[in-house]
Amino acid sequence: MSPPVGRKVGRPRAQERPASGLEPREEVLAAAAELFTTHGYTATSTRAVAERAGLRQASLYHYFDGKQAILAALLEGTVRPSLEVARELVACSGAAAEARLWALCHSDVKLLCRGPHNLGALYLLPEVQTEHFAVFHQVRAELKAAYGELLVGTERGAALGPQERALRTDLLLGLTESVILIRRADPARDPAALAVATADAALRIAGVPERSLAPLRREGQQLLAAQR
Amino acid sequence: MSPPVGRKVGRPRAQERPASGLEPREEVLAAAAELFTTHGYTATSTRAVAERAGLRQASLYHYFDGKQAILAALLEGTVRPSLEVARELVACSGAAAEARLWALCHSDVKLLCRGPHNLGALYLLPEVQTEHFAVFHQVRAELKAAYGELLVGTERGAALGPQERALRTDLLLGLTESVILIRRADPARDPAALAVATADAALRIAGVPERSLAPLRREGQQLLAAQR
DNA sequence: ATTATCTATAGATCTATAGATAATGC
DNA sequence: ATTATCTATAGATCTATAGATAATGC
Repeated sequence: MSPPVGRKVGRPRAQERPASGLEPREEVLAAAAELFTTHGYTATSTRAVAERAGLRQASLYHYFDGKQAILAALLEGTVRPSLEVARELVACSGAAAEARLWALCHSDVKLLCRGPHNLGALYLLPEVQTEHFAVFHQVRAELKAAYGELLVGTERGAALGPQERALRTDLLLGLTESVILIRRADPARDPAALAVATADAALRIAGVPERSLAPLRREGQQLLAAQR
Repeated sequence: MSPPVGRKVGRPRAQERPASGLEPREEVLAAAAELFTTHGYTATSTRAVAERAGLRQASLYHYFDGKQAILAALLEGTVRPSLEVARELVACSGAAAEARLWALCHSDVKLLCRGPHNLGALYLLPEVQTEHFAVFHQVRAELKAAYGELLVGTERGAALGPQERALRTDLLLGLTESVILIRRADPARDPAALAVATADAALRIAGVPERSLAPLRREGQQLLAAQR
């Protein structure tokens, strides 16, 4: 049993804990998510994050090893749930690969649109290319591999040469992640419609003929419903 | 006639001018392009930009109104050439809309891969959503409109309802711009192959059937060759 | 004793402006 | 006179660490 939210151990805070119901660590992540996406990573001071999370700047270091560690945690959070879905879909060999690809793409778009902030935009921060973010890159690489495997399972994908297949895989993941750019330009966009349209587009890129699309979409939707 | 590169008017520099052959303003932009993409916008000091361009920090302000103005110039540089190509292709009503769409997408990918730095990554900087970058957004909106017009000219695109059409347009531009993400993850990627693959994928998203692809690609390549 | 927090601070920046200066051009 | 540059600086930060402190738990 984890203790109830209002633990009292430790020195009391200077300001009262915010009533969000989140654990302090989560509160810090939520604050950082907002500030990093709206003002930028470097432009956001640790003091600003702390203030929004209701504690003092130095107290952040009780939960994270530093500013980069906060960013790393946010990034891993965007990609880990995607990988979990992907693994289930790859394993789900009863269904058509096309339907599973549709489901994966749809799920990833929904996940990238989840939450009030466009966390995917953080992928492009220069610091992310650093060793410090190796775990994020590893998880994302496995996600990409899942796209590749589903593509190979596909009727048209099976016939592609290795070069062409790698290119197509990159385009599939790229298309999915381009919701980051779309959401940036138009934050009010309806995620549900976007997810369907993007997943349809993914199948078109994979070479699925137009007339097969509707049934595959239906099968993909069933897969997602079954997973939940 | 513009004067030769080595103009001598004004106080001499403390350090000698770099031998890049660029005008000072261009030298500043090149320095900023490198530093903004590799270290980040906020993390790059005006002093660092100036140093790399071979002048003192305060002298930047002779060429630009501030750091944001440097960023604005870089962004406009990434999108203005795209719009020029797009306008020509939209006007080029003799050719099939599908082929023109192929050509536009191909050209944009090439432009986004041009130069040693991934300038497209700057699109996602939070400061870009500011009023200060209105010109950039305007140009990009016109570019998007061009994608939309070409899509409507397409056999399948003509039949789409307005909602569906807007969505499809966003996906086309999103797919194209996703080379920013692909290039980030794999900077060594061959731009020529990527451009062809992306343009093909764009036509698939537009609903072009697989067997029409090869001839349209050929026609698109001819259009590009004619423009140059 | 353990924990979550606090206060204080070292040492290092950063941007934009004011105003001087050393060339060329007329 | 005009221009491109320079030097100097005001005023405002920022991150991470050291070490103290005020609770609970045993």
